Amino acid sequence: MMQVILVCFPSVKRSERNSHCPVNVALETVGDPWSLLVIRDVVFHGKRTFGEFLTSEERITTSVLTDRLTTLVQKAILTKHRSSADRRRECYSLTEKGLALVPVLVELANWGVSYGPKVIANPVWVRKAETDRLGLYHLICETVRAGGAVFHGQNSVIEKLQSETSRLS
Amino acid sequence: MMQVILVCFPSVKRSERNSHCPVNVALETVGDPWSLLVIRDVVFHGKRTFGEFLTSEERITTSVLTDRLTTLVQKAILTKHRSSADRRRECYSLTEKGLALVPVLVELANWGVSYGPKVIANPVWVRKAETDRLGLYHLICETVRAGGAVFHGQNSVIEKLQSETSRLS
DNA sequence: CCGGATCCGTTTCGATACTG
DNA sequence: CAGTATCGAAACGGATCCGG
Repeated sequence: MMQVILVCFPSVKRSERNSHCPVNVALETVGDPWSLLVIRDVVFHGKRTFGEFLTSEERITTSVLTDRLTTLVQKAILTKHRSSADRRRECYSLTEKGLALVPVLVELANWGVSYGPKVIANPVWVRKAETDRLGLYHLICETVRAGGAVFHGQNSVIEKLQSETSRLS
Repeated sequence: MMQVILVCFPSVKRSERNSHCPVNVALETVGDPWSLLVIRDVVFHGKRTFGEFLTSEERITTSVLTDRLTTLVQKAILTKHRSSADRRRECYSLTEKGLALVPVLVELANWGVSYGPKVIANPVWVRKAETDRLGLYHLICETVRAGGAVFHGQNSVIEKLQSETSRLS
């Protein structure tokens, strides 16, 4: 099993830098594209259930999705519980540890905005990212905690940003 | 209706995965762990050559490394050229497009600092990340452009941060 | 229906040996 | 040093089936 250690601080001897090394770690979780996709779906699109994740256009298959969901739960990025609204549904949400990945997602999105092909950038997003990066992280975390998402649902991040801008002008 | 989809990973074969998605993209490049690893090696450890990438502890194999290097060059994240110092060596460096991924790496590192196992965080790094996130991005980009890296080489980012702190106190 | 589990052909990976 | 070539092992994609 591969692991990805993002940063190894020089104070650690080379021989000690391995999987459980006392250094700063990152990507063993997020380096997997499918895992990141699930997290994106939660944060940006407000998806929560197995079925919703399946509908994403990247067409993750059931077997892979099952695998990634259990892994993410094991790693304490997600928690699993029954939906309070509909008892038939399983519901996945981000833990605080998972939410802490929001800055990573935001920076990926910003990179995509700059270098993606034929980009349609969202002006309020871009403005906010330029003028108040940390505020953007914070706003997203708050929104997701409250059950919302960046693009989806009542009181989405984009809506909040728009009303914020119109108030200012 | 405008939307920003962070990760674009159509269910086409890996070899055919590219950005034909009519949306804003990010991770088709970076979602691959090995690619990110190469970029990490350049930014954090100042590695530049095939042989140097091979020595990383994640033990990428020659076949995969070859594949990822050519892909990254194709995607204009890296450029390939002969070393001016040693004509026998091939040398890979980041383009501006590649350098623009520095914020992503930094956020991954910060996440690692918070949630990695038994972390030994580097104080100057953490301090700078907390007080001047954008300055940190910028410092790293400047250093890498000048041929340096975060942890390696003359005038590394960590050294600069240390001297900056000692000047202030 | 929803949330998976199982099976199977194909693709990719990992390890190692080899070459210009 | 910078890659190819090869081959078995693992992961993935697609489809179908199952239990509540």
